[in-house]
Amino acid sequence: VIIASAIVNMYAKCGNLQEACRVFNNLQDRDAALWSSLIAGCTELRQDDLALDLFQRMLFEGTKPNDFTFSCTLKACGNAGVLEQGRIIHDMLLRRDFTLDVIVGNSLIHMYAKCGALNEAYQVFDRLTVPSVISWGTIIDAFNDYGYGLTALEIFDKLEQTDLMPDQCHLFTVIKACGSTEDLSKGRQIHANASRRGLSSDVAIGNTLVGMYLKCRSMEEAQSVFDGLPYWNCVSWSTMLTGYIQQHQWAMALNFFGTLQEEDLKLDKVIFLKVLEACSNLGTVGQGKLIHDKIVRHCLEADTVIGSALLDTYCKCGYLHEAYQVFGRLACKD
RNA sequence: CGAUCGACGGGACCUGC
Repeated sequence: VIIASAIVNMYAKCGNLQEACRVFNNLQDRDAALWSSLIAGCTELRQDDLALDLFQRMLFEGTKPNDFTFSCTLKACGNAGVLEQGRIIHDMLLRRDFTLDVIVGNSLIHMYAKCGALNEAYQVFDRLTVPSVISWGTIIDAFNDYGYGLTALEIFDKLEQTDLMPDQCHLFTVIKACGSTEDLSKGRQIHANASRRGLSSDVAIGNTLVGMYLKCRSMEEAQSVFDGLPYWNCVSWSTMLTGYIQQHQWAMALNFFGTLQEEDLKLDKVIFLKVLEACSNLGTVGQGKLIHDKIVRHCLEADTVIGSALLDTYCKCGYLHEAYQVFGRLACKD
């Protein structure tokens, strides 16, 4: 059964749920780990209903769930958004033990958060005897995901007063929260701390910082972080473009795109969408032809999203003939 | 000696009607 459990896990991780189930069904004596393996596998592969069914079957067949089982089942509840089911499991846990395992506690927080029950999520967090960095990350993400950036930042402050060290996941969330709440001074402070720990040299963190400064309308700081990035990728560029557009600096956006397209860089869809948006707002095709050429060279003209944006731009600039031609070349008209 | 937690890890999603 130990071997079978590992095999079920392997099949599930490879995305082959059928084989996993086959191995599972061929076994007579199933222990909690085997059940957990399959439940976890189903959850991983977004078969949440199947995972929940398995959990019920497990109870029915008389195998006692352990912490692993509860953890994966709660994740399935969260993904499926079934709050009632999650509460039932919470009750089972309370009746079973006075103290909650941290990982099971984290799973509960996650489940409540995914179901939009932030108060209950926070209560579970608050009652954890020894919250881990992941507990903190889960609850901070929960509030931020639902638009409560301020609360997310307040909880982060509390985290900083503990002995735990915030990690990259916290940083992403909290930098974004500074952007959405336009809390520039908090953003600077987090930036400084991250730099001190050598975390801001990461491109992804750097891009997030650029976006934060842009949302706080501090062009200078955004530019300076951008200039200091170890290298630039498509997200870096589209972040800058988005910033110009948010501030209605359409000419600046086009100018920025101009510098990009001089070099023969691989650009992505978001960049094109953003630069086309700038063109539309300017109401002049100007370099529109150049952008169009770039799109063709990236084989994106027939792409539904890009093609629609392109024809929308032509329409807004009064080039109905070009718009019609683009329309005709769309691979799929939605 | 098998199974579980924040990771769609950073950018567009208030495009039109």
